[in-house]
Amino acid sequence: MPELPEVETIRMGLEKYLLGQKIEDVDVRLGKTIKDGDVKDLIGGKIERIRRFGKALSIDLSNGYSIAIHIKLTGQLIYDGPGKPKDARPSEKLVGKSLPDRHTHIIFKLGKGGVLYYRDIRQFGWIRILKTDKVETLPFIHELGPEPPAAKAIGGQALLTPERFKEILGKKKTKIKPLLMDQKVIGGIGNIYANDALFLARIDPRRPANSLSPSEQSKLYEAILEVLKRGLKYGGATEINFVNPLGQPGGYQEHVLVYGREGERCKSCEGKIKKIRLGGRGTYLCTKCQK
DNA sequence: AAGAAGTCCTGGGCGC
DNA sequence: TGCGCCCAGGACTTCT
Repeated sequence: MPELPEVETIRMGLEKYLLGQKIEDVDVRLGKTIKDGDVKDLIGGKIERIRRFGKALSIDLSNGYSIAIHIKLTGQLIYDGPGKPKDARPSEKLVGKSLPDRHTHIIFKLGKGGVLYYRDIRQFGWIRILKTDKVETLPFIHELGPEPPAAKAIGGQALLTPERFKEILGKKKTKIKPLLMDQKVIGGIGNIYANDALFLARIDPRRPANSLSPSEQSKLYEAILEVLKRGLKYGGATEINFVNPLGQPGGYQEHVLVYGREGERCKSCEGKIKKIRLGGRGTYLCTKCQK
């Protein structure tokens, strides 16, 4: 799902195409998408900076306002306009035949005919308009835990050190996998990378967090960094409909270690990947490799 | 108070 | 072919 590597892929894309562009108009087609603020405050503002806080983004404007965005499961930000490579073909399957379509909820109209579309099939995502100096007071961002240093920390967020990671794990009795995905504890990890990191570290996702030995804690820390970096290298994972700002999918789904591989062969032994439910979420593991 | 479970929402896959 | 049913999940809300 859209996690740190996917959202960072979007951030880098937006940075490439949107910096310096002016917002001339905003077309709100599904009002509930804008959870806070007034899109009128964006008009005339020039895009100066794109920050990421865990899985959330902030597009900061020259007029003191920002657009905070959380795409949740199915949100997409798709750019069309000046600077877009001529040979860039958006995936018809993932973003529809032509934009805007019925899933396009917000349209940001930029100068020189540029457009940024916000699409969200399941409508879980949100957009908030607020003063730039208030972005970090949003509950999701304010309460966000430190994030693993797998990408450039563009939001100025706290980074997760190995020492801090061990301290967190030692204090929590909860199962390790749901803990990794708790944004208030660690920022940026979701279901795909939690599953893959635990496989890489050979740790059973059902283990209580405080039962990990110091060497398992270290292995898990390194495994988290490794899978997040792989995700970034492949431009994110497209499980449902993730796309970058050019409307193209990522590639990590071709390289997943266990996520979504129920019944398939384990990548390090002859066993098969099992699927269980943990914290209401699909959880994949090799019971021979992960102890 | 920590930890677990229910909630939102839609499209895709399935069985008949 | 088409209908009804169930499942997927990030983070918030509600429960035990």
